[in-house]
Amino acid sequence: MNVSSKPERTRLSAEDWEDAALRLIAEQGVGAVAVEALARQLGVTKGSFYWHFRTREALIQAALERWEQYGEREVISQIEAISDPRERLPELFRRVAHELQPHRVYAALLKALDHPQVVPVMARVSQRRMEFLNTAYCQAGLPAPEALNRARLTYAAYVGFLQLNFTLGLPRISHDEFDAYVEHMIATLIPASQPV
Amino acid sequence: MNVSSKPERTRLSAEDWEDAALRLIAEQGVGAVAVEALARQLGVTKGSFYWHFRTREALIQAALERWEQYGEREVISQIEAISDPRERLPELFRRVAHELQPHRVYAALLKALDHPQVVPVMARVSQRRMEFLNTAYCQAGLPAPEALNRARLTYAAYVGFLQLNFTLGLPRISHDEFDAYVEHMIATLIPASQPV
DNA sequence: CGGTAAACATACGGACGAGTATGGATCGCG
DNA sequence: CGCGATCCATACTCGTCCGTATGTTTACCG
Repeated sequence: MNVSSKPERTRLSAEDWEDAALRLIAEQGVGAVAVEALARQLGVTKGSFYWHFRTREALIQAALERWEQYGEREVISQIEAISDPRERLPELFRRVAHELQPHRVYAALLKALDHPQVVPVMARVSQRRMEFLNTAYCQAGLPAPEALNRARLTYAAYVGFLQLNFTLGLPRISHDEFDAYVEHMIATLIPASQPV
Repeated sequence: MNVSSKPERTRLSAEDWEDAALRLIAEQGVGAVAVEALARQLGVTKGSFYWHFRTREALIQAALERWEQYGEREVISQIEAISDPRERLPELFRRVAHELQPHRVYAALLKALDHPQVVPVMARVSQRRMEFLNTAYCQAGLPAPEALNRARLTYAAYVGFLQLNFTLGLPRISHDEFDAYVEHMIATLIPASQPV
């Protein structure tokens, strides 16, 4: 019945609560973050929780900010390490397409946007990512105004895909179909990346 | 304090409750649909509600199905009336871009996707719309597999745009910028629609 | 080993909202 | 008019979950 990966930690820290909250958010949404339920899941009671946090909102806030900090980061630096700027975007697409866990959390937060606390966090994260896409498109040779619109379009396609597939279970796609879809995206959204 | 547009209706029907629930969903999300709050908004009490509906879930279900029925419909038929199939997609984009109210409801339902009742409804609606896009792309001359992927990409871009703009308030776009964005979408996603 | 503070348990208060019970008002119709 | 069906009000129960109050254990340190 012990869901946690750390089997028998006798004492808990605030970070443990934040991680557990993040897992719960990713699996069941923000609304499922209840202190007593979380306490049971961690093998303690409410008394522990209210020692580490002043309120439930404080926990959610801390968990979201924790996610905001430790998200992305490695992907962006890896992509920026690619020497040829024209190769960065297709590589970014393929690499992002073959991950899973980070998208789960992001998708969970997308469908929890009716909760006021997640809106600013998601706004900041999405804004940064779109700016990264923007510069990448500029470096790929697109003129500035087009690059901005293309970045918006690309990120919107990403967000929408998460919603349609993860949350709605559409369009019930297979693995090969998904690869074909990614290549179609690359061919459509990235300028002059088609070999001859 | 009377939010309703129908000022003083002495007796209410089930449809009145469903419409009010839909408005509330569009403005504050599914979580805000509380029977006592709705009753106050309609100038009655709970006693009225539980005569028309067996439970709160029943109301939400009815409101969602009502929206599913009376949504789209006119747009699709108008687009299908255009004789030249190659002109349908750009016209669809521009026409959809200049509406507002239907997108509000759809966006509100998007950010209420953690609620299990809205998932199947949104899945059905999105599926139908993507199939419509698929045939439109086929009629525009795209080969079948590409048309399907392009339809997915297009609708994903639409869904993501709603999330980023309506819900997250990104990217804080002006009216002219928006028009430019729409034209950029048309030029990018629709084959051979660029003049010359 | 003794004591202090961090970490946790237990028990309670209170708000909020769904659903029920039952009586009262209002409409339609013979 | 009067009577049954429809529509609504009032008052209550019940479950859930946040937060508090206070007692208890465990770790750490001189």
